[in-house]
Amino acid sequence: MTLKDLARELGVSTATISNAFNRPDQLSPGLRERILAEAKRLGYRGPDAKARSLRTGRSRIIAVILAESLTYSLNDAVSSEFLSGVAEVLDSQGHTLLLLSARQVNCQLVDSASMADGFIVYGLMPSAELFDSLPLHAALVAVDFNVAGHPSIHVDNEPSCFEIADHALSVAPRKRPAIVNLRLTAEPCNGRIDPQHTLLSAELTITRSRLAGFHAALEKHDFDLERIPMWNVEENTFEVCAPVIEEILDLPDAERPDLLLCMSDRIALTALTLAEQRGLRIPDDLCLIGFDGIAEGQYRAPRLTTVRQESSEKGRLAARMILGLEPSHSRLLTTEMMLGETCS
Amino acid sequence: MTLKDLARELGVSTATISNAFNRPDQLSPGLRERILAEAKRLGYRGPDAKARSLRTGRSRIIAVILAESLTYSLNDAVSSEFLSGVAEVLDSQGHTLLLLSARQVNCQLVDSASMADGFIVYGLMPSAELFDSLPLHAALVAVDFNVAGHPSIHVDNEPSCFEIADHALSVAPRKRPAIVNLRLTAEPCNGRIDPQHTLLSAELTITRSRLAGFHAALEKHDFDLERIPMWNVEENTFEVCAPVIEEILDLPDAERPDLLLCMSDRIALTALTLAEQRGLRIPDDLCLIGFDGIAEGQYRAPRLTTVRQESSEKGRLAARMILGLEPSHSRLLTTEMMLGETCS
DNA sequence: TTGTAGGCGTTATCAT
DNA sequence: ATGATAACGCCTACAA
Repeated sequence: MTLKDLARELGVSTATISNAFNRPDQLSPGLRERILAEAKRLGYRGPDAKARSLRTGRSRIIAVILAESLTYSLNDAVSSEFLSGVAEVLDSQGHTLLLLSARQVNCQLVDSASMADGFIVYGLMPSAELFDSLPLHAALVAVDFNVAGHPSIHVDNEPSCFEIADHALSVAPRKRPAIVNLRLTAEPCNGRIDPQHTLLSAELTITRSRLAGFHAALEKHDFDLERIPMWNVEENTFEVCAPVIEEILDLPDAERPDLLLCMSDRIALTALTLAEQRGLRIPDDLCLIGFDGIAEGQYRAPRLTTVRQESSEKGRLAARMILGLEPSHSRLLTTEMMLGETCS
Repeated sequence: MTLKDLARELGVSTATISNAFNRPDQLSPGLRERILAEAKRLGYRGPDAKARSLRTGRSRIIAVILAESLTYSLNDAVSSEFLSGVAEVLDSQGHTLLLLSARQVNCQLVDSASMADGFIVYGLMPSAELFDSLPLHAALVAVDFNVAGHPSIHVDNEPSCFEIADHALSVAPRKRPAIVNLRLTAEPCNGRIDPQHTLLSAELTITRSRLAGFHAALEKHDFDLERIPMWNVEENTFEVCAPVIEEILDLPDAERPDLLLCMSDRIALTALTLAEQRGLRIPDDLCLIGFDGIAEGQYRAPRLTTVRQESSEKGRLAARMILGLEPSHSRLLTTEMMLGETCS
């Protein structure tokens, strides 16, 4: 049952049917009503989206390209909060959300790409190859990294990390601070970072800015950065964090850090869980700070001391930009310190 | 730059270009190579998805229609785990995921619907109106409810709830068990359920089956169902659960339940957090059981005693069915008891 | 207010 | 192995 069939059936032209669905003001209300009623009766579901999108050039689909796998992105509190912000706005504007991953088999991404009216690229910089595969003049907003010629959305990682680390170091004297980084090394490394490792550049990852903030605070408190141990985790999940955290917690008492500056709440929560299992007192034996402000860190006791970033607002902003509801220039979102009980 | 432009540019026919991209065996390797090279040089990104989908009738897009809002679904551990299972399979099969919500402004859903090759409908029964708007013979899989003429995927809610409640009642004698339901009343009710309330039918919600399981176990242990207090929460989030749980925990000692049979882990975890804040001992003062087996309940101390449903497997199965990788008949997935420390 | 016709960019069926 | 051509279903000037 197509529009043309319906037109023939009703003895009117295809244009009239089209107008009945898309431009009510272009025909008499009576006729329109009759058309809609007959359409329903005959089982015509309205204009076909595939054909309509070809004809108009727009699909009302916005694609979000995620740096991580879909599986990870949907389970991670931060990225799913981001997505929910995006979804909320798209939804209210009559658009729909297509989820793509930069990790996808390449051809699929390319294939589906030309379907979307715009792209929100979230997370790390995707490969140049992937970038080239996007429609040339596509609307595009980058989140948490920069793309030449397109607006981006960032969070003030460095100052907020400075501020929270400074707080942690001020609230009680600490002997052995350490840093647990998130995907910071050029080569995969799920454990201690030693001098041989090379770190990703600030262009490629926001965690570099977080590190800079931590470092600045440590220097302010007269620590020698060379002597601050650093670990790295490859993925922001309990399973991947746990072995690294265990390695840290199982150090001899004299070496075990008494302050962990963690680049994410997930890392800090993993440390919290494992430390509790070992009978360490929080914050006396071990002080923890996180980053993100995810709900899970606040709906427990002790609550995480952390930096809250408004991921859903980030998503809403990205969506509004891509839909042209917001001026298309880069934005920097602020964060908020959340003082829980893991560091007091 | 379209396929036709490229054909003209290279002095070959459009069919040949199309074949170069889609059916390598239909032309000489040399020509194909030249075409691909020239395409890249001239900035032709390959066949346009909109046009291709119109022509072939397939978009390689699978839509998931969620009963709840996208915002809720993306933040809830259970549904996002389901989605990640779906995404995993679609991804590996070169398909892509379109997220729709039954709560969406109606017309948008209808509009986008005809774009998808198939539908996975998740959660409660959507309105008949919505259903009618889907393409007539569309591939469709229902998850957690039934649709005539289409396969569905269920979890064994009733037996597993019987088993876990039976366990809870067996492990230590309890005087005052109570049930905390999830969206079970016909009229919204975020608080105590009293006899006036009417409950949704089993057709409309799986929580009815969970209740039946709890009831069976209570009867086995000689409780009078009339005397078992029930509460209801309207949404599976901390914010919405909290006031209801507070109402329960703040009852006078003699009335406060000593066992809460909760229909979800989120509800049980909310109770756990709030009980801990009040200094109640778990499980001595209050025993808790949940449902779902979400990670958050297991990465903490005490761990939740609960029923684990494999949401991601549910998603994978739904996706495989919709892609025809799995026979299209209804399936019932089993669950697993997880014995944590909240009920021992 | 309604009808006509061209084309959106492909792919598939034929021929050659 | 390659080319010509007719759809796919719709939208929108433009004409009536």
